[in-house]
Amino acid sequence: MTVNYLLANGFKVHDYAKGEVIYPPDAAPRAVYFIKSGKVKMVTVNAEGQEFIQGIFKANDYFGEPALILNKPYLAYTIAMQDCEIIPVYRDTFFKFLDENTVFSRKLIQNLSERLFYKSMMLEELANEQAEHRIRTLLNYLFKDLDKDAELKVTRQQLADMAGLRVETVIRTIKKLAAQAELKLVRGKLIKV
Amino acid sequence: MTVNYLLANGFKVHDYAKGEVIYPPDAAPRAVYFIKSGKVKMVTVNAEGQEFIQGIFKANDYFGEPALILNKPYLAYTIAMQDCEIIPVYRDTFFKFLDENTVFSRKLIQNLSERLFYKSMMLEELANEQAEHRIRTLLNYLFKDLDKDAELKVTRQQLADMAGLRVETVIRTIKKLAAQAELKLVRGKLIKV
DNA sequence: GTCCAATTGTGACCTGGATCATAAATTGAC
DNA sequence: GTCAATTTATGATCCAGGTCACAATTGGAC
Repeated sequence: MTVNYLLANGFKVHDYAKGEVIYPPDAAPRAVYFIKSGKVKMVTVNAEGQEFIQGIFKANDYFGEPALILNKPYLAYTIAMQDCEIIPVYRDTFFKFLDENTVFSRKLIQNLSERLFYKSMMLEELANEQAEHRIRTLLNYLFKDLDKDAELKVTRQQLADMAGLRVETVIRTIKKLAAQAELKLVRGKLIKV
Repeated sequence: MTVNYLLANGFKVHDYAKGEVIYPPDAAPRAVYFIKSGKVKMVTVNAEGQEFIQGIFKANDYFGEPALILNKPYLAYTIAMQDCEIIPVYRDTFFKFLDENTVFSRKLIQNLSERLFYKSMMLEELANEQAEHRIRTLLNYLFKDLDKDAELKVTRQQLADMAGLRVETVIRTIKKLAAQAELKLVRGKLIKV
């Protein structure tokens, strides 16, 4: 089950505008969402309005399966970070496909395993590490599949919301890391060394 | 694939003494481990020796699949919390079974989804919430499948290592929660209300 | 070019929980 | 029962990063 497969088989595409909520926490899950274009963030928000970015999903990714599979209400908001085209695949269709398709089933298991890895890594950071270490680990992870001199297109606020820190702390720490030549800053942009 | 199935089919059981390391971080995964008896903790440890408990696994649970599936080195230690009997299922056997058995494959997907839920919940707590809220959420989760007046068999230190706090903070906070009647304390034991 | 919104940047002050030190209670082994 | 090890408990101090208050840059829209 891929975006191309879904398009070829006449699944409907739904447009979401930048900032639109695809689903809120506590809603009952009805579908898995495949992204044809755009980017979404999955965020939990506490009583004070403080956001934490649980994950970011881009074209050809899908999201929302864990809640559907467990039939538990969502924990997080999922919000379009830009205009998005998204294909919902409803419960029965998804489960039928899952049962009939070993390859997809195996891919899903891999995908869930990857997300667990990321979350385990971040839990260790949030539980045990100081701001500088957290940001270094996070930047490392995000720089991973970029080339030298490429720009990491992420704001300080987004990094703060991924690392459980405040934007001022991220700004100060990034300047420090840049001074230690762990990355380059070109007019505020984060450049991989 | 269950412990009973493995026993009935002649899989070897390996004994681990309390405190023994089943695998350390950075080791290459070779198997999935099924627990016949005992309890294990999965912990990451930072440079200062500070532990974080990523998860606890008990009889009939299995652990170690994500690393095996992604073929990435382990992130965490897995350590026997008491004397344990554990059945390792090696790579090829596990994958063969996974491909041939839709029911188990579906169960694994559910299992991974549950772990993701727990980690998402804890990430939100560690990123955004204060000590009291963290401990309340964690206790809630652990009390979930206990009856009223049952004892939660977990030390303050273990709670601290799950919540990213220090044992003194957990002790002080639990007294506070007990004073607010959110739980009972009977000679230091945590009793569900 | 001008304007405006978003983002980055900085200083000063404050606080929750870490740290350190030490004691009391509980549990298990013998 | 005694003894040692583990766990719980408490008080005093400290500090990383949160908070608040502005200022400076940057990037788009027109």
